[in-house]
This record gives sequence, structure tokens and C-alpha cells, in this order.
Amino acid sequence: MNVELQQHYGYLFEPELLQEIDSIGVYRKIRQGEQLMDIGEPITHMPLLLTGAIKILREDEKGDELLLYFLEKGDSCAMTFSCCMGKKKSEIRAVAESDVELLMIPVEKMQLWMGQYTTWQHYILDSYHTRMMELLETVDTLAFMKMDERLLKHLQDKAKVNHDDMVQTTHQEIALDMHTSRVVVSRLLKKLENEGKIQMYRNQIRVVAL
DNA sequence: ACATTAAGTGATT
DNA sequence: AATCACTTAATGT
Repeated sequence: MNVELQQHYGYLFEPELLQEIDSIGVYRKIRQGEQLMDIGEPITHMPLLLTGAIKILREDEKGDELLLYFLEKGDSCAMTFSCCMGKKKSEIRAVAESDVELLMIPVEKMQLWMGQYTTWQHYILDSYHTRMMELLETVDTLAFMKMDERLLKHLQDKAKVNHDDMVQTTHQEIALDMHTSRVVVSRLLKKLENEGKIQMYRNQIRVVAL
């Protein structure tokens, strides 16, 4: 049995279900920055995160991206639930935020388990709810917060999912994630640094205010 | 030493 | 807050 699986999901599922997940789930390791899923791709599997974090992005007609939320260990992607039922295509893009280990569960199995295991049912519904809440939070952030607040929140989130106050990124990358320009990011970052909330280095930012 | 990439700045809309 | 044009700084070859 996979150690990480036992560790992060052991308390959620009964032994029989864990056993099934362990034998059926396809173990995959993804390096940081690699893409797991793209917009328009059909969804065949559902990911169960074991280690690391994934960022979920939306894209507009022009190919500009916008970060929706992060997934961490113990999380799964809500989009798969709704999409795979009707054999729909993905509406989002998933990119490994850090090195990631995960188990891929075939859609058919996840449907089967819905009827077989109540713990699985709860997990799926609960996960769906959590994703929905996160989505609402990002909507709030976009609608009500100013750029400088959004920027700080983004850095804090990034620090959180990576479990490191040293965020490894460039101004350009942040700008892409937040759908703004690099110049704006640079200026706001400097402001945040003056306020003592962060410290800047090349390719790195230390988040002081967590 | 030179080229490339990241970050800083002032001006304009 | 976005864009342009340009400078400066850090890093790789």
C-alpha cells in the first residue's frame, strides 16, 4: 500500500476502499511546471493528490490565463466530477505548481464507488463543496480587492501550498497568473516590500506577512 | 566579454 | 492599471 495514500486518505476511507484505490489507481509523478490537463481535453481520470500542489487555470479567447485556485494533498479536482458524468471536455488547465505525486482513478471506477462506499460519496461531495467555496473566494477576490491586495494574497497562497515562505517565481509569472502586466507586478511588489510585507530577490520572494 | 533574461523607471493613456 | 520605451542588474556561455 502506498504510504502517502495511507497517510492522507487513511482516515477518510475504509480499508477495502483504500485497497481498491491502491490497486486500481495509476501512480504518476509530475515535475514542477508540467501540464496535467488542458482545456478541451476529454476527462478520463480523476486525480487524487498525494504530495505537492497543482494550480488550476482558466483561459480566455486570446490565450490569456487566470489562476483559479490551488489543489493540495488530499484534494481532488471538482471539475472532473461534473465533466466525466456526461463525458464532457475539460474547461480548465492544470499545471504542477511543485513536484507532484498522484493517483489517477478511472472515471468508471469513481462512479461505481459512489454507489458502493458512502465514505467515497462523502469525500466527493465534500470535495465538490470545498472547490466551490474556493471558486467563490477567488470571485470575491477579483471583484472586490485591489491589485495590491490580490497580489499579496496570491503570494500568501503560493507560500501556503508550497509550505515555504520563499516563493520561487518571477514577476512575469505572477503577472500571467493574475492576468496583469509585469510592470504593474514589479511596482506593487516594491510597494509591498516597503510596507515590510515581503522581501524581494531575483527569482524569489520571501513572504513575511503570512 | 557578450548575450539573455529579470527587474526597475518615467512618461503616456 | 495598462502599455511603451528604455535602463540597469544578474546570470549563463
